[in-house]
Amino acid sequence: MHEKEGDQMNLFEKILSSTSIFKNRDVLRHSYTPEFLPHREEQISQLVELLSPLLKGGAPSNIFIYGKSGTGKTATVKLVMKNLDEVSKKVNETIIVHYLNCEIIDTAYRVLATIARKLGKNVPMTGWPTDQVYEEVKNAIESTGAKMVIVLDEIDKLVKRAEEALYSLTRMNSDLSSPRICLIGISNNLKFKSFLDARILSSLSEEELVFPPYNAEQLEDILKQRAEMAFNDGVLEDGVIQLCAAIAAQEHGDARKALDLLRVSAEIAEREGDNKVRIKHVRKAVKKIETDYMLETVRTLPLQTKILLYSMSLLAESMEKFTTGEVYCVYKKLCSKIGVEALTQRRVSDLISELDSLGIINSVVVSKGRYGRTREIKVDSDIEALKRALEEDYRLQELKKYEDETRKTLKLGIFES
DNA sequence: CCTCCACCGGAAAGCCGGGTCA
DNA sequence: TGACCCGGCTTTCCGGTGGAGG
Repeated sequence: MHEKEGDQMNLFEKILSSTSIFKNRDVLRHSYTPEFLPHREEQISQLVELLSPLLKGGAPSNIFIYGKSGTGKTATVKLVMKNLDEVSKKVNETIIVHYLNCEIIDTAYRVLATIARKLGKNVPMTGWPTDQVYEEVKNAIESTGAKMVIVLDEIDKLVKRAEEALYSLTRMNSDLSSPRICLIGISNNLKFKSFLDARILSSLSEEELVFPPYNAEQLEDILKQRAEMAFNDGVLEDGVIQLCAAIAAQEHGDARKALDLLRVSAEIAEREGDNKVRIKHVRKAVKKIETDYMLETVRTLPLQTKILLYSMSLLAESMEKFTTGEVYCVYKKLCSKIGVEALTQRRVSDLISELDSLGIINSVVVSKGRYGRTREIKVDSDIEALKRALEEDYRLQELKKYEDETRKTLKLGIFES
């Protein structure tokens, strides 16, 4: 019953010897910030330039950074901040750098509280009036005489939930005896500026920095740099990096996607026991990432949309493409089977558009002359995987029973028309 | 060239849960 | 605490439309 020690060793040895592809997997993750960022020299030097008053006794303007996801905004800022932090220790200016992600820290209270804590103040997680925390921060800055750089990553998330946090931060400087705070806002959504109060906006975007998307060659450089650290020599087949770069460039020059693609490709190769990452693994990775994304999206869909999607997957089994009317017909039947109030066709029409923009289905408005104008819908995801994901929802379990029945009536319906 | 199908998609109003303010 | 407001979701209403068939 008790295994010999040797047997267990062998089990682990197998795992050890099979990981010959990766040297360091972590450098391919988004959380990793490299020491050198290819093709961001321009942005880095601009940012350094804008922040330079800090070291010369002045206060820099607030900075607003905009760029699509995966264009290196966060990485650049983190890198510059690290350098700033190091250099501030050499000169006799106390510069406190505070980075916070507004997606996680999303209320005025929490924003101010983390700042206060950074300054060594003891502010409870909850309980104080927000004004009091604000005073605490103000006093702390005043008394330490420190300068502070506050990086607000994903700042667009704050607008919705805690605009007053932004307001209090932007007015902090005028409340102090001398300006000491520099705000750096990062956003990948330029539209968010239109929701912003004009006073905050003008204060926040005194200086603006734009991060353009990477093109294929630039992505290639980034991948090469990381691949060198991530993989053992010679494990990448020729063209693997180029392919990853090209695919990511087609999207919108998203370096994060490119890195994901490379990592997943290598993971697939590893799992297949291949000692090289090949083109075919990249192809598989594309599929896998696509399907994973699809499944994740599907799981979080609201019930009505799930039923709708289920109707579509049933239709997709017997016909390649179908119309809004057909889907609505099936959908209504399914709703009555599980005792759910069906939505109107108008609403369903909007839901179909939403599913289309999520990339789960493909719909085009076409005119069939005499036979009307409608959407032609295709399901271009893996239908089996899609159905399985939908059936995970206990509220859709019932539908499995009616699956065959529905298919039959569905066929009859088609013959009739 | 006109008709007319089977929807599309804009506008507006209703409903509902949650938050705010006096 | 109740009046009020807000934003997301949904319904109601309805004018609009590309093109096969007459």
